[in-house]
Amino acid sequence: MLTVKQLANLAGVTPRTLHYYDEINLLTPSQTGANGYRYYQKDAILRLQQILLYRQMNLPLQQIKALLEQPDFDLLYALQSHRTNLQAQIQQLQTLLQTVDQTIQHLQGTTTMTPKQLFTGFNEAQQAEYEAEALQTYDAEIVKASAKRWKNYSADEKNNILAEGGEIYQAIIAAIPQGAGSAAAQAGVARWRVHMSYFWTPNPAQLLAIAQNYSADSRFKANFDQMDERLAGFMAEAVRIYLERSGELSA
Amino acid sequence: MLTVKQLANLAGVTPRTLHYYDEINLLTPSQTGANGYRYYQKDAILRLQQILLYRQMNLPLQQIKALLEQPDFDLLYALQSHRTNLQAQIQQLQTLLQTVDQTIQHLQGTTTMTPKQLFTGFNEAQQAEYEAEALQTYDAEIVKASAKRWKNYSADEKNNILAEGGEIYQAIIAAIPQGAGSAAAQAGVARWRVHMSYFWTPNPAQLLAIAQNYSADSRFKANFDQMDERLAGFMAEAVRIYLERSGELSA
DNA sequence: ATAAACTATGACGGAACGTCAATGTCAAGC
DNA sequence: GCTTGACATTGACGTTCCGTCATAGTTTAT
Repeated sequence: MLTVKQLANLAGVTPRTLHYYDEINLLTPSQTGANGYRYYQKDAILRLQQILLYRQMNLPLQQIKALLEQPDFDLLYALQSHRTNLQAQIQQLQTLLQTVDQTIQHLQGTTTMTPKQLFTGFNEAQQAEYEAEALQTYDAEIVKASAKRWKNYSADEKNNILAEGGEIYQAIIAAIPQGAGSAAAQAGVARWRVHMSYFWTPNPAQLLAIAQNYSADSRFKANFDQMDERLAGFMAEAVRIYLERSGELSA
Repeated sequence: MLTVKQLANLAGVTPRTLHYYDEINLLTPSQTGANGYRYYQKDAILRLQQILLYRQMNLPLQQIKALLEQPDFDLLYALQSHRTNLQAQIQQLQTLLQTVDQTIQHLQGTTTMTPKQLFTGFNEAQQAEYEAEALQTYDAEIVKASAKRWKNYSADEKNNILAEGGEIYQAIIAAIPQGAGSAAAQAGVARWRVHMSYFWTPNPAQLLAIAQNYSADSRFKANFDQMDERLAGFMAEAVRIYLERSGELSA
């Protein structure tokens, strides 16, 4: 028999939240006193637990309500799905943490070189090769311009860009379980596009071509497979969806 | 020279968002055409990236604005602070993941959850349940019993409890910026109380005494300062608020 | 030249509460 | 028995961060 404030304190929310949840019929009190007071018991507490769990995942309350009201609501399945989600989030944050660490160390000058030059579809050694081929496939002017830009970056700047690239790919890999059309994947693609725009081009058609090349070109593919063997194909699909949705793909 | 929609697509937001950011002077366009059109360039793109980074951390836009506008904005300090934040988030998510895993196993009937397992993690409603019972039933006998329990714990169990303690303190440290009265801090205190009850007591007066001792006793303080120099003082304040609010502090 | 697609500025709406305000209720102490 | 202070209720309005028209001007493409 908990009152609003008691439950609120214990759950780390405010009474207003419980009022609101009652108002929208998301969490109705176990009992209501003759005085109109709300009293909560174990069932309500457990339901609140579920609600907070889903709220943590940024689900709108209406969806949470719908979820919990499904007659065939499969708690086990929901939890497992939640689990996957959590793992992806953790992965993403850890990658981010690494990048932050690298940046800090870089600022402090304790390290001079980034060890991982893995994700270099565009590193210096390979740049020449790609240029020739890219000249055929893509617009000549842009290729030249971006090649020039790349050369003008300092070694530090290049390392930063490469590190950022790796981070983005990791984020995209983390989004694979959720599908190429998922918000996480699409957000990754958005970041990838900005990243590419630093030294390449934001042109939609070329971006799509690049993404599709990731699985077609064996040299790219080898690099990508090292990170995750599904990445190359996934990128192509995710970028396609991204450009479709933004209406930048005429056909 | 990007237009609103182009930048919006790049960053994965909508034009409306950029309109709004302009309106509140969070992100003003690099240039404005004679026709009133907003045009964005690299500087704006980078600033937007920063904004989105902080927004991901659920910072209100006004705070982000204040952050970015600080004339003595210390990038290194900001990154280190960001790093701490990330670690706390990861910790929290991992704890949550454990709880979810245990719940899944519990549902599958392969294990029975001990009270301890049940109440670890961010699952606040479960804590609520435990606390509700504890509030009803704690008295001198139970306090004694739980104090004795500590001796009966195996070395492993003790380690687990200690690890849990560290985790709780990290969560509380993460709540410092939000104030001792914030929901996050108070939730941390709630966890701390459960934690303390394992081997000490849930008695309010004694808990307050312990918390206040953290800053008074130099041995405690040394330990706490190692985690965060604000922790000791913050704990005392947060616990005081917690007990005041729950009405367990008569004066 | 006309349509399609983009831009602008209001203005309203909505989600999820925060925050008074006015009022009723309860438990405790004198 | 009465006061007091903390709690409860229900409005009602405020706030943040945009989504979503509406209306109107601008640019681009054919």
